Amino acid sequence: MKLRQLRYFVAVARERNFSRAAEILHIAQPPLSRQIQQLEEELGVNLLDRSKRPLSLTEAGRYLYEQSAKMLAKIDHIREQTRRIGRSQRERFIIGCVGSTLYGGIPDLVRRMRVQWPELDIEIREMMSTEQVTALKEGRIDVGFGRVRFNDREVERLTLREERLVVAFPKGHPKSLSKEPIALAELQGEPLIVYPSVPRPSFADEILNLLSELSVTPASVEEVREIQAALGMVAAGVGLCIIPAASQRQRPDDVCYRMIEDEKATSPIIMSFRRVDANGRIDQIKQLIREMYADNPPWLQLSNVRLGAS
Amino acid sequence: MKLRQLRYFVAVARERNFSRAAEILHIAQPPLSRQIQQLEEELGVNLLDRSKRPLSLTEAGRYLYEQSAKMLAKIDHIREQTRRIGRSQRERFIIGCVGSTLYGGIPDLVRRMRVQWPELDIEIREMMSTEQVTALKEGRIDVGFGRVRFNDREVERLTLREERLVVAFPKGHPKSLSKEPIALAELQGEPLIVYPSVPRPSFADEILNLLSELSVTPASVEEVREIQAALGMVAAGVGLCIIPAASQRQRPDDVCYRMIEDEKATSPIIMSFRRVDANGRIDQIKQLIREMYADNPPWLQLSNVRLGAS
DNA sequence: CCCTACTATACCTCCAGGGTATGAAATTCG
DNA sequence: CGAATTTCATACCCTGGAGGTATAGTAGGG
Repeated sequence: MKLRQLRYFVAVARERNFSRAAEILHIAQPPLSRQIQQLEEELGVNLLDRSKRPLSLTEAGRYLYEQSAKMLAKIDHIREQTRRIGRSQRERFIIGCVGSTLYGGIPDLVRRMRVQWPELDIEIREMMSTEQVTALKEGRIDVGFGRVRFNDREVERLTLREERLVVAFPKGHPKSLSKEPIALAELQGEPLIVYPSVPRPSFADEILNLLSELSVTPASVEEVREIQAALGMVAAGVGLCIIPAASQRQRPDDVCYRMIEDEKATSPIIMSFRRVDANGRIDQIKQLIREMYADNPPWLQLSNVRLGAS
Repeated sequence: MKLRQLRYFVAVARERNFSRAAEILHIAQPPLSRQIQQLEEELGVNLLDRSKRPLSLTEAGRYLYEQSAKMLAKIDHIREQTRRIGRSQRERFIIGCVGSTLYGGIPDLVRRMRVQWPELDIEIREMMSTEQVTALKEGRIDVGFGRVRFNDREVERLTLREERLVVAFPKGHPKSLSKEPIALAELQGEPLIVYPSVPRPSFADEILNLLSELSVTPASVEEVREIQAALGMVAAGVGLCIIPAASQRQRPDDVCYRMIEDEKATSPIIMSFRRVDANGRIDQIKQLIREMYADNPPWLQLSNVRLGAS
């Protein structure tokens, strides 16, 4: 599959006419026909229904058209961005973080970093904890904020704080009536929903480990891809779900939350960075985080801070 | 820019070594060097710092690596999906809708459609109202649910209901203390945030039109790309924002909402479809929507239903 | 300073992709 | 309904570009 073929196919799909598409592409019609045939052959799929005019797309063709058009636009964007970055010569600093930290300290930290280093282009990429390790080693990100502990020779990690967990109930569930903290033991025999399903190990495994340590066995375990889906299923009454306390602002009108009583029921926020640049900006970031924690922002209420004062 | 070049570049960026990358790609090293050079030349950007070993990526190279790797993975996915769809021969029905309808009737409607047509693969694509018109004409979607009225010869539209609007205040704003409905006139001289910034015309323009009809002029108008960003700025105290009532479940702990008093302060939910297949499944979808409205779900409370009984 | 490892350059070969001519099928119109 | 027209597929040729080999140039380690 080549970009050329996709570009050609998009033109044909848009025009529903080979000859006009060929004109637009500034090539003759026969080579265009051939490229489309080759594409169909490689995929082993008919993309066009040629039996009557105007041409129509098959289901597979419709899908490929839709996706390819999006992708080609994205490639143009990547090309322009690459040129722009190449010209600007500005240094970039990229933060990788799990979604839940965006409800916590990341926005505030980025604000402080922009003040500290106005000449730096700071960007954020949402990614799973596992992905952060390889992204760090490959240089795709410069620091990571995740929830799962990993050991890697090249990557150093630092636990910033331990965030308390809460249980999400569907509105009206008998155990959701009390607002008091709940013991994990009470989840015995309840259907449970965990996330994310890929990649493993993940927050899902931390939760399952926590429960098995306490000998709590759910009636069933359903895995979903992300927290929104998990809370959607909770709201639909499929089961319960355990999430970090800071994420409980979501879906307030059809999901109820109760803090978990057990002291050990926490999930860490872990900062990871390459050992080789441990003494560059990383030290100053640690300092910014200490200052931020010292200001005691609202999302920090439900955490035990680990990062010591300097 | 060819896919081949991007694949090659990703390999080099990953290995930080031309020779090893060439081995992995099963080609000799000189052609690889040449492809990378051509890529750099086309972009007018240095992607690699070759002055010392091991090679390192420039900022532009780092960006291109990160983006290309993602994209190549996506292309593989598209190829496989296209094959799968081609083999399965199942009919697909694709719904395009604006994000806010996902908090409203779309999930319920999809559920009803799956019951009605179990043999159909139903998919959802989030897209702006404007985009729905072209997506319909190009066959990328089969029905659209949006908020902006468009006239197009090939597309028929049907107003399902008019949803009431609410004003979002930062917590603690003096006007947020009352829970009573607020008159739009009270927004005179307040800084306003609207979304989405692109493409126009959009919900942002509907809001601005509504205000100018009532001769209400905000102190300032800030445009942001999406509702999450808008509410983030509201929470940060940058200004106020007008959103559909169904979206007010977001950010309950740092944003307050007040219903708008004015009867005209509504935003429609508009269903669009191709005239040519107006009598296919579309009629049955209208029927399903009527049934759904008849069940009077909670998200419908704040709307005036337009779609008449059959 | 020399050796090793690695990348760039020069030059050759061959095929993929484009062009033209033309046949085959669907559509339109008298 | 049949002729004219439009449109896509097939056959064949030709050129540019992608890959290969040989070798020169350069960085890094002992």
